[in-house]
Amino acid sequence: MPSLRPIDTEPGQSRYAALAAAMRERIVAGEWPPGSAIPAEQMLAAEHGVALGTMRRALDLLAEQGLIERVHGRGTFVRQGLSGAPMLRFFRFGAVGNAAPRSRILARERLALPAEGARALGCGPGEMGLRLLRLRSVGEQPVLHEEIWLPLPLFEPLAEGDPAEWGDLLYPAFAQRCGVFVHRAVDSIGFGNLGAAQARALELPAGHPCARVQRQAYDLAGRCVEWRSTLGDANAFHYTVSIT
Amino acid sequence: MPSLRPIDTEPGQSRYAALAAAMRERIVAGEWPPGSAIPAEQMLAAEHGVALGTMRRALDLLAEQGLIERVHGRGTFVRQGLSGAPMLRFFRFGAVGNAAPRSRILARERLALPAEGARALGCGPGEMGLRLLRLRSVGEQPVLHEEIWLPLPLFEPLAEGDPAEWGDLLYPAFAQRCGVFVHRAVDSIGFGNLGAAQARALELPAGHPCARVQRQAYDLAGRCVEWRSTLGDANAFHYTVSIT
DNA sequence: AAGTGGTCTAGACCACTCT
DNA sequence: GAGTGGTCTAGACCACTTG
Repeated sequence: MPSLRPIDTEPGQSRYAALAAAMRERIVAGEWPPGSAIPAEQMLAAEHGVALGTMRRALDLLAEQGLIERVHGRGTFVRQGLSGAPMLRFFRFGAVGNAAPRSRILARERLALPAEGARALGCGPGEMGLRLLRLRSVGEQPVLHEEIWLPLPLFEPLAEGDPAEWGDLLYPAFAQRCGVFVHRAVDSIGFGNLGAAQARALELPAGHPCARVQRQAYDLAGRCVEWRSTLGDANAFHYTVSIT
Repeated sequence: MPSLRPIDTEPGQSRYAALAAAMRERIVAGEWPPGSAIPAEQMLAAEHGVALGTMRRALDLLAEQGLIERVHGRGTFVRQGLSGAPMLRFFRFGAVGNAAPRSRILARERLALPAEGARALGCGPGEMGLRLLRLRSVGEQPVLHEEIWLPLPLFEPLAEGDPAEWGDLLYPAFAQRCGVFVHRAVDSIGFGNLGAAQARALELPAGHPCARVQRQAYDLAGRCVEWRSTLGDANAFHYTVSIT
């Protein structure tokens, strides 16, 4: 039987906003793990001593923010992290259309984070990270080259064992092996030219124009947990935005 | 005194969704022109014979879709079109930071729409369009080269008169001179190389790598009213997307 | 002070899912 | 059938803007 949790509103804040903030804290604190159901609206409304409509409004807010997912007739669930966060959505690789994308880890080492990476990950300068080089292919054709930095004690489980067992998608591996759920990602797009090593990996001439997607990925609590730089043939780049 | 407009719901459709659709039609039909206020919620609820909360829900939908804008204490307004639809958000042009962007029309002519343009604008092949070449500058530096196609009887007012009087922003000119309000735009980003003419205009070497933004702009009713192709130095391109 | 949108309540009923 | 979220109502009160 849940204890009562009367809600207190800061001046100028609506009750449903305060409720949403409170629920967010409980979720981030792990009271209901990702994928599990939270109590029914009726239950929560009674627990906080508010009307049903007000609690619904609060949950609507969290749903908009992507923190929870409502399913009519079944319940309300804490969202699992992003599964693919599909980097390939930025590119169009021809003919090979139906071939399944594959990924391979080229290198893995523990290293001190470079200054920019430490800043991105919110770590102190000189802290340790795990650096991965990863090659993604469509059919037999290598198409994307990635350099990935992960903060280190957190991702220690990925520093050992055979990367070939991780599967083709990285984020599910983060979740299963390190308990890290990627919940939001910010991608920053630019154009540049391939360095010698990347060009070799992608079977393109050195200096070939490339698109560079720099990603910072965040977990439920808003911590940055991944800093990644992805390179692919600029001529295959394609992206569509709608503005209103 | 407004007549009653009882709302009828299609099976499987909620009442507020039907209301939103009805209101959308009235707005698109021009019953309340862009920028003007629509009647108060109480009024509309009574007119359609529904509870206040239901009407509010319908208006919330339209607000989400960007069709209307609600202002606490003042009223609810039909949105003006996009003002800038800022193409420059895709680029970062250095040092000249504070200089105001300027634009200049290099060429203007009536021509039959090319096949792709006709398709984009939803016109029959061979119909007439207005073709503009436009150069945008920051400070004294030309930075973007644009080719713009507009469907023709609609934009006839722009086919005459001095383009220098249009001002630096195109969409306000569309609104004032042609009564066309751009409400949504879809930008498609790709990568390529500058042709000789464009390179000359941008003061870059021919074949220089460039980012190409292809835009289709739509009015309130969802008609495509503009087809545009913008080119700029690939090295200045920069864009950030957040996914959840 | 009057008019607007924003919040909150309390309760009824509907639609969906699972067992 | 029991439990969940989704819709709708009717009404009270609050917060903001304008004359």
